[in-house]
Amino acid sequence: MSLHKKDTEERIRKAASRIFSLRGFEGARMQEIADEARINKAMLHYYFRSKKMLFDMILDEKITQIFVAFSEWFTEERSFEEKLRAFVQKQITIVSEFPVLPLFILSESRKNPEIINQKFQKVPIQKLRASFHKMIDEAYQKGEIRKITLEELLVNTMSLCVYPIVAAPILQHVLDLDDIAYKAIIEKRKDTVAELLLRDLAIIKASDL
Amino acid sequence: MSLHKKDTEERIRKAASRIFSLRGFEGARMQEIADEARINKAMLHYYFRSKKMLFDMILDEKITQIFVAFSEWFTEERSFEEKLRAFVQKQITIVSEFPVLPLFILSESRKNPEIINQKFQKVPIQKLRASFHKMIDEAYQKGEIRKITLEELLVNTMSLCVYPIVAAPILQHVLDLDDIAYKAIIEKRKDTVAELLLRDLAIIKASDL
DNA sequence: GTCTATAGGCGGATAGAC
DNA sequence: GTCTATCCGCCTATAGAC
Repeated sequence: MSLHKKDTEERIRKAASRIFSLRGFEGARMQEIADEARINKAMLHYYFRSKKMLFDMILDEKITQIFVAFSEWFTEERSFEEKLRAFVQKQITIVSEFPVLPLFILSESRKNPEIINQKFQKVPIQKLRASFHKMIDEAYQKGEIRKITLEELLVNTMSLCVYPIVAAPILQHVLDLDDIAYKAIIEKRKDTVAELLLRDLAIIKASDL
Repeated sequence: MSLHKKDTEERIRKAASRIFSLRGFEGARMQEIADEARINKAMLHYYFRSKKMLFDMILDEKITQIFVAFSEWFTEERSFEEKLRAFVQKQITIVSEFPVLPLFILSESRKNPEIINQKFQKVPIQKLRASFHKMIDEAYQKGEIRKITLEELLVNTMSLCVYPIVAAPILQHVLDLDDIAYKAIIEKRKDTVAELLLRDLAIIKASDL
């Protein structure tokens, strides 16, 4: 019954991903994961020894997904503007397709910051940062952008891409918009966010508007 | 001993705010809050009936603070630039003190979308939105800013203020910064975020840099 | 492999003395 | 108002029958 087992394992994976995303580690109940996977609680412990092991497995999956998206930003051979536009578009698309992903990582990492050190060990962050630095430096040398720190550019970019999607429920309520109207706003941001950033970087002059 | 009681209450408030923002609702332990407030667990239940009531109290406080900041933004009789700068500063300060607030509301609202209506019931959102519209219109008429929609300005502002704080654990790790260094970045953003927005709104010309 | 039953511990909440 | 001691329910984890 190896095929059956694989199927069960896959169902557990899906269920755990959804419940952990929804409730976080503390809030998730093994019972609920079991229900969602249409098995009983004991079976969870049979497949994955403990709650933490199950959780770690899901977490690894999610982190890998995030950094696969990141690794492509800094390397391509195009103008700074093109690369930034492409990244913004891609980032908003990915996060839109699975909005619980950032929320999941964020709430967990806040409760237990050690988790980040452990889990991000495989990710070549130093290398990515070096590529990022190089890209900014070169664009500055070429006169494509003003001087800006890596920290500022990264934080601004991620904020403008991720937050509107993660915070959709609140923003929608405050702005009194239905799902369709808000989705249209997000769609528009695939262009406007890059333009805002580029304007800040003095590529597009404010007076051009 | 009413004075003593007030003091104890204040200590609990402070402790709860700190522990909840550190660990989240599920992760927080009444014992730890008690320790932090230098009382015992039973006293917590004497002052605030239950964990949820204590948490809700803190939450309501913070939500009120945030919306007070909003109403100040739209109503005071100062230049658009001054008001925006003041708002950004206040917003970043408030969220820094209780980073769990956005995260909690967001993850809670996925389990139960009604929670947003409940928590925001007291807030006069229509009125605030009207004031916001009026402020943007007037600033535009005066030539202080370019044409921009309420939605775009609000979403950008909140993203740039809130996300860097909510996502601190990840951003810190990716940028390889310790707590102090990251705190310095957040502190600096109290000015730079407003400037980025103003630059986008064409008050500060890109060429001025 | 799948189930039921239950151990074991943690943590929120309360009783009751002072 | 403040403390200690304790209750009790919930949840992870395991034992053991089938």
